[in-house]
Amino acid sequence: MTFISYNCKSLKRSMDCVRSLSLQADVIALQETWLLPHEITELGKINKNFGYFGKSAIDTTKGVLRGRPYGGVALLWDNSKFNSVSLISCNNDRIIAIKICSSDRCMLVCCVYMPVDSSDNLLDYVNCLSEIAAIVENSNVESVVVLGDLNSHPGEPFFNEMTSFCSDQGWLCADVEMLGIDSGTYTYVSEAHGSRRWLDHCLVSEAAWKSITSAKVLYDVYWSDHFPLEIQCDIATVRLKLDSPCAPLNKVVWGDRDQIQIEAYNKSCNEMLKQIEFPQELSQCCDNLCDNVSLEHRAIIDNLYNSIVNCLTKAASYSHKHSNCQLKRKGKGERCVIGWNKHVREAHWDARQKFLNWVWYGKPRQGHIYELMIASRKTF
DNA sequence: GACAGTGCTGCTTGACACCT
DNA sequence: AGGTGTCAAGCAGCACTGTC
Repeated sequence: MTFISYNCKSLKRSMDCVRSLSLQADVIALQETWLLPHEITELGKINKNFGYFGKSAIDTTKGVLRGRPYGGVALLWDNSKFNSVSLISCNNDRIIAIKICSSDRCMLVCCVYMPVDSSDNLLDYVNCLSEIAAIVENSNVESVVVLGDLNSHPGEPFFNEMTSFCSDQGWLCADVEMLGIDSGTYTYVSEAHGSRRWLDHCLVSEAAWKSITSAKVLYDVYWSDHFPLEIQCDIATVRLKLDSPCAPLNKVVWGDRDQIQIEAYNKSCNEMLKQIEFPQELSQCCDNLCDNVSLEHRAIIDNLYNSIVNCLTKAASYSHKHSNCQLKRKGKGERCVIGWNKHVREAHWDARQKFLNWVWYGKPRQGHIYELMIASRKTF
């Protein structure tokens, strides 16, 4: 199976190029399509055998487009190669994801267009990585391939962020691993200065890494200032999909709850928690002078703890079924971000406010406002 | 003369590299 | 880190040309 990632810098201009790439690829990840929202259907004109999913980054509600168009990501796939393809919900304009299944083997494919390497964009960059992690966490798919223009050149800050993220997730940068960081590989050539940079990458989970067979840059494609990155993968080596009903899924989806859900949660908690009997052993032994430090008392405490956690988990899962927002937008301005737990959300909100405050004060390089912004960013 | 189509110019904007 | 330069696409405005 062949994956190709390509920053086409205007799909309209590069239509013929992408069409020729579709003859040798099974999945194509495009960045900087520069398509307006109503032009997404242009993706369907590339190859009639390919399905597509795209997003525009241009906000047409602000009136007539001024200046150069920008952003936009898309995924195209060969319909004949997959049994099923499902779209993954994501609210970030820089990320799209699909789950592709061939026989019983499934992979999650993400296409990303990360912000340019600048300190002002660090928050946005980390936010994108967090959203990718959230998508993966909630997808229940082991084999993950993230393709795109990550704007992360080896040795520069965002590359370090990217490798740190990979390390945290137990992922690998497939192209760097395959080609070697000192190989002189480049995927971008500046038209103004002729400088070369390695901005496009392919991140893979540990499970997907086992299936990667090769990586190369298609240097003979001259339709953009970027070159396509081609990744070969043997999907036959991907572990079979396990759909066991007993699989330990994280059924709790964190996010806002309406009053009905809160009441359902309260009721469930009350009913289940009152069925837990407080262990008699602990009633008679609840001081710090307990001399029974054997495994027996510890096991009792563990059981009590697990019982309580199970009750809360079940109540959270049950009450969420009353939700109207199953990973989709509930309404204007109201959204559920998958995997976005309340701790990260609060930290993000705080960091965002401190950042905007710092910008409002003219981006000072020292002082209280600056220190607050840095501290909140570290916390996030 | 009115209208439509075409081509050019200037402006705006985002992305990126280079220099200080 | 900040300023500056380069590049490219799309838009508006204008002038020019062709057709009726």
